[in-house]
Amino acid sequence: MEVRRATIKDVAEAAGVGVATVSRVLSGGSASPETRERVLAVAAHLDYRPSALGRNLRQRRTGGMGLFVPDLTDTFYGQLAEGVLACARSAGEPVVLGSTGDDPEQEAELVGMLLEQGVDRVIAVPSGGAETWGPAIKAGMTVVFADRLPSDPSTDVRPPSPSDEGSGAASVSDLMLLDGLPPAPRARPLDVPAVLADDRAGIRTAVRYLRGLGHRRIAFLGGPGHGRRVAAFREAVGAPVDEGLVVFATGSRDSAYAAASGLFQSRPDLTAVVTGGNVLGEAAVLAARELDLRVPRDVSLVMYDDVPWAELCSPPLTVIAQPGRDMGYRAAELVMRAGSRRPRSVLLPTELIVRGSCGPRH
Amino acid sequence: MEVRRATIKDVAEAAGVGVATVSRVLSGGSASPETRERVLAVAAHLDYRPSALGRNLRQRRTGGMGLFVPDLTDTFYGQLAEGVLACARSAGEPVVLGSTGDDPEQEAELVGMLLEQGVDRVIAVPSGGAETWGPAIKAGMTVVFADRLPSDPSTDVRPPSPSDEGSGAASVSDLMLLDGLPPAPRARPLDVPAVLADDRAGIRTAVRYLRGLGHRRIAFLGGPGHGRRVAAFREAVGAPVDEGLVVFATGSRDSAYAAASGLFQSRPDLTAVVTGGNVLGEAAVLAARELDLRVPRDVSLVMYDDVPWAELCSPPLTVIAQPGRDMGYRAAELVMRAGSRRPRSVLLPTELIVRGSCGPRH
DNA sequence: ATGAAAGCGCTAACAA
DNA sequence: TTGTTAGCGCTTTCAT
Repeated sequence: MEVRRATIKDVAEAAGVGVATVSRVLSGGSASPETRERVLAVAAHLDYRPSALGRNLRQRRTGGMGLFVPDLTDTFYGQLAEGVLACARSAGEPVVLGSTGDDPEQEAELVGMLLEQGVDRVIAVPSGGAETWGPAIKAGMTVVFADRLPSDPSTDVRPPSPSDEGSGAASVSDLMLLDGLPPAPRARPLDVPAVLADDRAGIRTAVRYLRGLGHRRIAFLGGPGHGRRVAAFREAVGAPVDEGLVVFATGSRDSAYAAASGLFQSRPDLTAVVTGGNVLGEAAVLAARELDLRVPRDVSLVMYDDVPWAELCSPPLTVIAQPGRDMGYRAAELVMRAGSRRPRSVLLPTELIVRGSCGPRH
Repeated sequence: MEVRRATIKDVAEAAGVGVATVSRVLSGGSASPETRERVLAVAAHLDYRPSALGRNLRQRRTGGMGLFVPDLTDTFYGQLAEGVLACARSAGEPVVLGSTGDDPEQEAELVGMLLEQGVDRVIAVPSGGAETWGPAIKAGMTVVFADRLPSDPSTDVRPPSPSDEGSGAASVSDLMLLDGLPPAPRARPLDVPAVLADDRAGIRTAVRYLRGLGHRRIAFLGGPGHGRRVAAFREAVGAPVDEGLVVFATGSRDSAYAAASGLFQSRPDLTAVVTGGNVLGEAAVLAARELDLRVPRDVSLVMYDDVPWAELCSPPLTVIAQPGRDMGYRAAELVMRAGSRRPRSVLLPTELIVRGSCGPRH
């Protein structure tokens, strides 16, 4: 029983006015009180809902926004998405979701899909770099990065400049840690606003905490997009960095487990590890258990991201909490406001939540 | 630097053909090989991408599908969403995401939003009942339910008929457990295909397993949408059901914790509990720890949903696993195929994964 | 204050 | 095989 929806024309006819008048009334334009009332009444009676299709075509853009995350089974991205959705809902805007699997190619395809759909705003936890996002921006998209910046392979391993210390907000070029490099031979970094957690402070606090517990051989276990975190780690532990203690996995849980297990086995001398994300934290707990390493007696553990199950572990995990939901909400605000005002990036605070997974060095 | 995208007209002019020809070529219609080639070349050269806006308006429907879940921070729904996205991506279709918070009102609003957007297909983990979904269907939407069926208050507590025993697929009316009731005085149940896990078998297996361990006072801790699961539980334990052992929480983590804690305190005689979802499992672990109940020594625990962190618990949690990702994928298939063929519902198998959270009764 | 009319980019019917 | 044309539902000048 396919029911044709009422169109603006139907309303106009039923109300005895022109379509333009209906359009005006419904979008708050000027109209005589009595006309307005009649139109409103008729519209309500016919259960009229303006079609976004017509409006979008006319305005040559779809409302709403895209949201790209690497993996929705990672609780942190679930939190982020909830934040975006909450903000979008309060504005009545649809959100088109894409899961990139940390794969720049899939991400690029998804960007193409948005373009095709006329969705010109997107919040992304980026997997690709300038080769994806440059074209998107040139095509007129408003993009806001969340949680991380496009990984620039050459910066992932570069130490940060001391200049962005303590800034409450940071431009992308600050955040990309490019300062001090001759900018000439490189492409200009993308000028895209971003909503990030203060990884630097979070990692620094964690490392200092572990140091205070007597730990000297502290490892970092990272994954895709943890470039800024590992940079912060290097800075926090100070040169010379023991490179055998810095290990990376790809995005999958298997890879995370392999990396964690490999780390524990290759460096039995380590006494503490900081993980760049919750999936890696999970892997570290599992690998430690498998290798009969006691937490925190044999190895202390700090995990980036607070997730509900961190408290369930035995012992409960000490974590660097970042406000995932807030980050999503703020990012959605930014992407919606863009245009009216050039948005600045946002740096949100992190917090070290001490539970039971760290102990004094033995 | 706003760049106007090339339109079909641009391509037509540049290729020296009519717009219809371009449209035909691009949608695989008939055209002479040489024309086709020329059009394709020009289109590629102009970086032409057909605008979904124009097509949608013309066809009076938007492509893609909606996806409604209660809460993306619940890992199970993250898995489900990943499945939907995987299927949609392989078809190049956009997915509009909505998080309902288990609130029928929000859900109804989201349905309205989809309608407005011209999205006429939706996969939903439903929160509301016929009052939401009836109108949606009457408006011409294709809807597929996933994970659960609209809760019918009067059926939530009703025992199932024995007739759907072992069926590999089930119609919604079977699944709504309405059989044996006089259908006359009630509204006809929604005739909507669904992708569900075989809760009944899963719960039955779990209860039998606990029984085998000697447990007699087994509790059920449920949440929104766990109507079929509690029905299965009642059936599995058999009459008379000790109603003090059947407890429900609302969707929030706080409520889940309160319910779990309340259950343990009001019924210290229970020796095992089955939870209807992973958030409730989490709450049960936390509440048990808080009350100094040892798992599995003092209380055995079986959680519905397998999630990565189930293995991290001490002891690792025995779970009823359901294939979240597959469920999402199948649901997306169903909603996309609908129209060509009347889709049947799908019942996917569950599996009891025995880890360490159950022990013999003490 | 209001209506008529021109499209937005596309597809589908109809002609040629 | 191809081109012409008529809209899809809406917003937005431009007259009135």
